[in-house]
Amino acid sequence: MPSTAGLRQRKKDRTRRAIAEAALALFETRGYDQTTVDDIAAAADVSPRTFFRYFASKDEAVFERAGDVQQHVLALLAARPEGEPLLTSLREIGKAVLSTELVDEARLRRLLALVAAEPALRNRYNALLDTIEGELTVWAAGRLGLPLSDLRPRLVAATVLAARRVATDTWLESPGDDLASHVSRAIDLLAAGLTDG
Amino acid sequence: MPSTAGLRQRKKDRTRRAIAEAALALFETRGYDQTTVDDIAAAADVSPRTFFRYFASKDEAVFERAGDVQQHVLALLAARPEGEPLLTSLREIGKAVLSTELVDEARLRRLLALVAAEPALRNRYNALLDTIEGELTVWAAGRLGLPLSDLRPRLVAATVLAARRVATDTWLESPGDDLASHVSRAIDLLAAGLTDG
DNA sequence: CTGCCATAAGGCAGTGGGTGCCAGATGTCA
DNA sequence: TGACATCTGGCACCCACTGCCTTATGGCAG
Repeated sequence: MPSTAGLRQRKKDRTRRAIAEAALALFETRGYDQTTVDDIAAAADVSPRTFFRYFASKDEAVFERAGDVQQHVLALLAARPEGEPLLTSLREIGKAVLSTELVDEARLRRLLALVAAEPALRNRYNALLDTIEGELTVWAAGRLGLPLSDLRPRLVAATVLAARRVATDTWLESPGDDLASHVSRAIDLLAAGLTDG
Repeated sequence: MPSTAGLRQRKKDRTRRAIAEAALALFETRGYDQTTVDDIAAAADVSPRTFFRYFASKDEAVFERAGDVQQHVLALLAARPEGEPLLTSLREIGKAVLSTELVDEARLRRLLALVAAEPALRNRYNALLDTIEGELTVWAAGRLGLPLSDLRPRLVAATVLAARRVATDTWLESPGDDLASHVSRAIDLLAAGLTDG
């Protein structure tokens, strides 16, 4: 009666989520290093071998949804009007992603707090940003009509992501705020050229 | 007759360099994953256990000098005149570091090419940039008279490092160029606010 | 130059992440 | 219901990394 997909697929989805959930919970309570893959597997009621069929490494389990979010961002970017200034597109999307079912702020806070606390996860997060930066660069080069080898599209991608990271970091430290405003401010400052005085 | 330090210390320095050199050479010829710590230790003529007495992990051996360079950059930063715009200080220092005996461009090229090619090293490199970013933030906050929690010093640190990374990346791909000009251009674009049109 | 101490180096056994391979269980579809 | 694809578990294995203990070696009195 349910079945958007076969039983097999639904079971896989459930297993995947169970593993990710178990990993997140254990990392939060016990710490990353104090949690073994065997622990996670046991908590998710699968064999350790199966853990690695779903995630290539221990840290990857934390970023289970990252792929989906990334897809979503790229789709939104492609949909922005052609003539729009790049930083405007990027700022608007930076805010728009947050109002998706994919990302709720409470969970995001938990996740980013964990990432901030655990160097190993920070590494993985950086790697993720690296791949996103590559895709942003392609998009920016297209919009600017410049080759991928040009400094400008790369700079836009790199600095906007850096600004976004900074925004999430300061947001993490100010419990009451909403993330969107931090993102906006960061990108506005960037657009103004970071002039001090 | 030589002896800026005792025999013991000199021997340690030599061992450290030998390990780093062996690691770099092996990673370049054979690839990072195809090189075991045992291989490196054998090439440097020390026991595998000793490798870990000098470097906490396999990837760290590649960034042997990083600590010195980092120290040097911070010293240069502290020496910049008080009133100078931050981006000017950072651009000038970005260029100045390159004319040190610590960094010659040929070797830097080898190293960065390796880092670009090996994800594991890329991770470590990112981690390094993270710590530098923290220190830059402290410096920027001091200069701006703002608290560490403020967006601006963080943004300056994060985006300047991002710009520098982009500059080194494009420099890597254009064999003839010198790095300083790439760095200058990147930071100038950043200061101009990345306006497209 | 000699013995004593601090420390560096080697050896060894163990933990934990990650992989290849094979055998058995479980959806899927004719 | 039976043949097939695929998911899962178990096992053996590699390698990065660590703790602990022993052995070598430089530094330094006397």
